[in-house]
Amino acid sequence: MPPRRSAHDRAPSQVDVARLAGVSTQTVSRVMSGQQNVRPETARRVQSAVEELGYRVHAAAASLASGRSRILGLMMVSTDRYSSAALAVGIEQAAADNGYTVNTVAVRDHSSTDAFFDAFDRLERQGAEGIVLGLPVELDSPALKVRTDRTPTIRSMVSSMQPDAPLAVDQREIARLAVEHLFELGHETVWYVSGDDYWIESQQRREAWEQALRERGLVAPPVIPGDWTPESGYRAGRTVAAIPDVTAVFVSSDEMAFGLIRALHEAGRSVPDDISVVSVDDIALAAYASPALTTVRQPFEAMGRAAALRLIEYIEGLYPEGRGIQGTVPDVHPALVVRSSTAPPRER
Amino acid sequence: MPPRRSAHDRAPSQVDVARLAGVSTQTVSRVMSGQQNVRPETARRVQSAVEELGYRVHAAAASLASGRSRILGLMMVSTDRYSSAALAVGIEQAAADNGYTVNTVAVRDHSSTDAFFDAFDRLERQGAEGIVLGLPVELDSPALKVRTDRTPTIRSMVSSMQPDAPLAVDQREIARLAVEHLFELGHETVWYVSGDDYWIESQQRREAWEQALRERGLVAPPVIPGDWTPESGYRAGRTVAAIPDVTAVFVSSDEMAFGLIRALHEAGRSVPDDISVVSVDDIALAAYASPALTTVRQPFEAMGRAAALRLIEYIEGLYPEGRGIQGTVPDVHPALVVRSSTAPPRER
DNA sequence: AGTCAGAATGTTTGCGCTCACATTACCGTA
DNA sequence: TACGGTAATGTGAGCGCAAACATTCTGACT
Repeated sequence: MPPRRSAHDRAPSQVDVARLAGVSTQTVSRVMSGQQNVRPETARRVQSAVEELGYRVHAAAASLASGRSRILGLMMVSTDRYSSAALAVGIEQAAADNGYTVNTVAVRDHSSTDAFFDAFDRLERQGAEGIVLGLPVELDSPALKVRTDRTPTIRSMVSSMQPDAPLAVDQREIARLAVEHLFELGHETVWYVSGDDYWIESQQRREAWEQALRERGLVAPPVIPGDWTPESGYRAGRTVAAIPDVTAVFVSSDEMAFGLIRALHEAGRSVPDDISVVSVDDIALAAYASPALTTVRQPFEAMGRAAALRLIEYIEGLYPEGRGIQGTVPDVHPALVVRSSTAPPRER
Repeated sequence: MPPRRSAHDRAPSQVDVARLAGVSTQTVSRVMSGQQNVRPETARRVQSAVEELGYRVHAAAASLASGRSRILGLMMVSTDRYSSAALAVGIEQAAADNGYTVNTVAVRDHSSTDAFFDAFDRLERQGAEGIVLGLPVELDSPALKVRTDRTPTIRSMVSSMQPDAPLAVDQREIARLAVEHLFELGHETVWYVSGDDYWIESQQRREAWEQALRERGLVAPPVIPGDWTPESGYRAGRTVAAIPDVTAVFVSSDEMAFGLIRALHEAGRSVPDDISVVSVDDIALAAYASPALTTVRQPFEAMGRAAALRLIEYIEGLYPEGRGIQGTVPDVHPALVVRSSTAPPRER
């Protein structure tokens, strides 16, 4: 067991370093923040004092003095979904590259506004200079507006900074890619298994799916409800299996597709011979489903990076001395990945 | 676009609240931290002033003044693996329940000590009072010891506070459960597809697997290397398929099992008729593999909660006024989940 | 040698809060 | 009515750092 470091023996401070290096604290501060106008020789002296003492800048003190926290807040639903994890990785990377820290709060019940605002307030207390919303939320509630007016917020393409910024992957494009692929194979219509409709992504895909059918003079069949989980996909699969004549299904996530295909197989329907399935995400396991999933890939990490970069860009813009961010906000687009879960409809 | 909140118009502070409520700042402080010895009537006045102004405690200032940050650091590998995400959720929840915040840093290259120490130092700068290591690392390097001596650290069952604390799931137990299940079905030996051997989990499972074979007087066949990814599982599957007489394989993650089974099927070997497969994790998709995976479940969320709770417990112990933590550190155990990827060996 | 611009460094102040201690209000009791 | 004790509130100081401003040093040019 290590020596219990009691609460009172303090870590070395700027003063200690300054004394040891024979300079003022201000010079230490300058060296630590990599400013110009320090003689190399002086900087070296300070550096070695820093190392000797194991000194580290006290972020809270720096934040208090400078008014800048360099903290990004990330609100997530408590979930282990692949997409959330990948998004978080991208955000973390972009933040780290620009000297920002990420504070994550998990919102357990995303349908509860109280839980949402609690989490938001926690991030504001921490001094978050910007917040990435990794969960579904209506951005135009008044209570939220109060908060986004003081803390810039970004969520997919909807942001409190630039409502029109074409940031995230266009969910309508995803649906179009999926549906069009199925029509090109010769299917006469396409059914849709939704995600959790709290999520705007799910809603937008549904709308785009409906519209694609409408454009072909078709009436959209009823939406089969899901909630992103494989279990809900399985239930949807049982529903689909009970409907005759279904030959093509657009499923709003790969994970649901696994469940759906399982249910279809159990009902004696073959994928893709009887029914073609296109899903969304292209998770690592999609290629190893049976059959391998045809799916619309979303570049989650790039999306996370883009969101964080756009946010940082905005934050830095608030400060005159902003020294520009590392990396440029990339264009992110979905892409259809054709594997084995789709095929032309069986001849009749 | 919201009004660009320029860097200078400050958020309301304790002073503003105090003035509005007609009390001293100290009283505001007491109300905000929920201390006793405040008349209910006074507390109410303060509360409404807080709400009127939209006041929030400035965490950095509080941290500076009190010497307590209530920040937990979390080091993760940049990955979207299910297990990491679930672990993080558990940690976040336990932290939030006890008034702690989680700062996450992703370490891109977990084999680089530099990257590791960079990340560690970033967390120390943030004032993390304890750190959860969600990645593989040797806890007995000297450079690490310097750091764990000042910041308590926890990683699975290895912690800088109590090296012997039986905290995490016993990886040997996992291997035993898996191997024993296969022997009980009548298999004569069991092959092993490893995870990334940087991870102690993978090493320990290998050791336990070897030992289980030894106890039966068997010589362990060569380890088939993997790295947790489905792709590596697929490669392992091709290797296995090329070896005659293999009837049972213990695979160190569900995700690899997906790849392995796919490769086996492509090679004309049936699972479970020709080869039984047991994996580890029980991810949400495990039940929807073809065949559904027999696997050893790890309660990741509970593990995360346990790690965070143990850490908080220790931290609070450092402070005389520690008021006890919410929730008790649970016992976490793996459990075998039998599905369809295992069966008795084919008669010969 | 003298001048001056700019680089290098130092000094002072205050960020918003909590701690330790000082003071006041209140209540029951002698 | 005075007294003591406790509950309720206030006061002053300082946490560690960076901003703003002040000062000193350096070297190029006249």
